[in-house]
Amino acid sequence: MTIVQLEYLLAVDTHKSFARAAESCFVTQPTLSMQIKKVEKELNVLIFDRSKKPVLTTDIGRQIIDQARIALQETSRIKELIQHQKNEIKGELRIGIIPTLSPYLLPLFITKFMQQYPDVNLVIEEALSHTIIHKLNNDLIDVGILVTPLNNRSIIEIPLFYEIFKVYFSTSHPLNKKETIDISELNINDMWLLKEGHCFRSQAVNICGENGSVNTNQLKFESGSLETLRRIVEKQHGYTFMPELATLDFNKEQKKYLREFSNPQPVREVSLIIHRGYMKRKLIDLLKQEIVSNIPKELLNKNRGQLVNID
Amino acid sequence: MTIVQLEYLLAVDTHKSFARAAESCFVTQPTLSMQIKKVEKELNVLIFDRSKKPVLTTDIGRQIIDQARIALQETSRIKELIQHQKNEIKGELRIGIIPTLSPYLLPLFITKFMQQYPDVNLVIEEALSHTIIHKLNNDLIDVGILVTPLNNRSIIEIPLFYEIFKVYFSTSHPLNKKETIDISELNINDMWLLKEGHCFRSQAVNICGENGSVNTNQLKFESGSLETLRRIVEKQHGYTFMPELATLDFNKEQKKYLREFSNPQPVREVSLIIHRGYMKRKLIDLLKQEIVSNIPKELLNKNRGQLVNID
DNA sequence: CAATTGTCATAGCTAAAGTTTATTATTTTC
DNA sequence: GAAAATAATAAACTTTAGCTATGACAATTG
Repeated sequence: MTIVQLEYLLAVDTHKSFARAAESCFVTQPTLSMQIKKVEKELNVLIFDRSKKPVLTTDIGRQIIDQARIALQETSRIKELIQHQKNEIKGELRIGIIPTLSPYLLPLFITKFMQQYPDVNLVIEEALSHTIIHKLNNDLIDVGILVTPLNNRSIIEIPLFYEIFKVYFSTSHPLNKKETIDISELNINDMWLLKEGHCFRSQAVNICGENGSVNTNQLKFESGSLETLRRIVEKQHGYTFMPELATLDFNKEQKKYLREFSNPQPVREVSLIIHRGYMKRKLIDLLKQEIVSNIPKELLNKNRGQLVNID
Repeated sequence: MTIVQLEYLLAVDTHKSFARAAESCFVTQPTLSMQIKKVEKELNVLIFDRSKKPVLTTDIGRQIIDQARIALQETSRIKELIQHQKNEIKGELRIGIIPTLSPYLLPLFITKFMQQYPDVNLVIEEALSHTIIHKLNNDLIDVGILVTPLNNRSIIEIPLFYEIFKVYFSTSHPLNKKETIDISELNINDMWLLKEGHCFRSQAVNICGENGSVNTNQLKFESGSLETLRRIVEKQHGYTFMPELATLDFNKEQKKYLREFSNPQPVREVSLIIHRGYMKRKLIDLLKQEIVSNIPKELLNKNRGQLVNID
């Protein structure tokens, strides 16, 4: 006996016709007929008298349907329960998020979150990691979204996902011809980097390691936005790193610039962070859940690549 | 959301362990884990906190499980309802049944019927068709089980199933060598028959038609029981008809004597009969249902062979 | 009274869901 | 710190819900 089967019973009862009942359940008539016959067989009773037109319930069928209605009512109360408790979640949630995540991660979950918890007011601010940590310690924000591990005793890290580093080459660059890129082929001096202070920058530097420690660049420009770097690479020469989430909605043209590292690919760990001793833990759990269930699920695999150090 | 999933939730809650819960539900642990994860995804909430050992319910999980318990309670009341009403069916049911059905058909449903309706007292008597009809007309029995059609205006026939005629040959008989038998190959004079008055006898005669109208038999013996005929065929010479139900639990040895007719096979229609204007129709319906659901289902197919006349 | 229409049942097929075994990642325990 | 216990994951397998097409039957209509 299944919930769906009980729903079919009610439908036939209300519509006095198998065909119309099926329609109202958005299935075909044979499907509904079979399922009803299955309940009847399982319970070993006739629920409908098909010889009467329009179909009538048998004596016991009447009782069964009435009880089924009650059972379904109680079942649906489970969902109401959840909706109700979601509406009870209210208050303000102040989030700090780093610029290399903000434009790509927020759109993935923010609308859904606000629908789920209409009485929660979000205050989101974009800031660099050290600012976020500072504000967290002074209770100026409730939670941070940034790259870990931080090795900070006063902060609790709640890992969310693992994001792969990719490389974005100008078409003129020789490495653009290759399918996958090896880390040893990169030279930090050919790269366009974010300004000092971005963890994405330090990680880029760490990935390249010692390759090309002598700066021979004619032009030195360090941007505050990945989008700027991407456009520079497209129009000019050189390359830059791209975090995976930034590449999700790349069009065909943009994918021509994009290359992956050979295995193991470098990844960064993205976490929620809260201050040790922070109280409103429940809302944070819901935030985590909402983020995790709205990003591509391959990002959840902790072992998809090699974690890159931050400093 | 399914009933089974809700049961899994309750199981984990009571056993505080996925593995033990699975065992109690007679499924494997991954099965249960996945189903629970599915509910959680559908409802978009975490029900269990797996980080705690032993597993604990979350806040909302607690509420969900309590509500699920109520819902399942109401669902199971459907079955109780049926059991209850079956116990309310009481009274006496007097059944007349012909000897060529009685020993084979009754064992198939009688025990189950008595379990299902413990307060119904059955009075069963074996009698020939004409006796059954007579007793029905004089309200000495409530229902008859015999072979139809009867063409009797005072009687309502409720068809139950369609039983194939088979042939039982002594091993010495030349037709025993053949895979299937053609009706034209039979001679009524070689056959062992039941006594006059059995509808099975008239049907046997009708099947054979005109074949061998001159009786040349040295011995003339007509029995009141198919079992007697069967033993005679086994030990002596000749052949006799066997109704399908009589052959169901034949052993390997006995099947060597058994042959089927070539298509279309002759069949007899077995029905419940009641007197027109009979009142206790409900109990009859239940009897029909019980018989129909306890015989091999191929017997329900009306078009499995050629109906044989009775007189 | 034959033809049409409306109704539910049946059969064969496909796609999805449920289950299993085998394996892995983690945590607990001694 | 090794062994045991626990739950998650993966891949193969089985079952089932649902679909289309068709059939049987009854009521209605021309």
